[in-house]
Amino acid sequence: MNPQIRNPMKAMDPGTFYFQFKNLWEANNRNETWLCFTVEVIKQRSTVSWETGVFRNQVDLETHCHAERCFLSWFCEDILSPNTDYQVTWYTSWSPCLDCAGEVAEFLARHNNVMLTIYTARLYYSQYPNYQQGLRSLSEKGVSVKIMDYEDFKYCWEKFVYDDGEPFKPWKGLKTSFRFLKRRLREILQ
DNA sequence: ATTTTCAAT
Repeated sequence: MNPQIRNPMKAMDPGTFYFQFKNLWEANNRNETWLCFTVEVIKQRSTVSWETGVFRNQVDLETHCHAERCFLSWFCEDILSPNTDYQVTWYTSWSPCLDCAGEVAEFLARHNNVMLTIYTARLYYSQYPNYQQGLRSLSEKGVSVKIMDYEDFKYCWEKFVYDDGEPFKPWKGLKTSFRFLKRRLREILQ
């Protein structure tokens, strides 16, 4: 059965962003994943259009659709064309799970015209070897996997949050957690 | 320095 195609949201509320994207290790109860994206449509080596939006995982009575799969089903249905190149960038609150990493890797293997960069606020179940392997398989497929730094949070705030003109206010410990996660990701990808 | 974490209890 095909998952239901949903359109992305335009943006998210400030409270949602601050809660879901907080990168502190004691940030628990983040039982959702939010995925902000930009899609650059590239023709003759220059960007000709942009799509941006926000997905979150969908929880229905019968189906669970992770945010990455929500993106892929929308992208394949509404955007993807074989003779066009795409630069896709994700900003996710959690990094992809094992299954999503596999699906994304497989998708990219079938579509050489799609380039993907992933910035993630936190690493999902990164203590488990099979989740680590998922991240490695993405990296080996040419996906650039990175930890979100201050500039990336600020960019997300400005582009994907109904910020009402308010500036991004970084939380205490953002940089320390970033450094830790970056080191951890480097160890995983080595 | 590292967790329950795309929920379920």
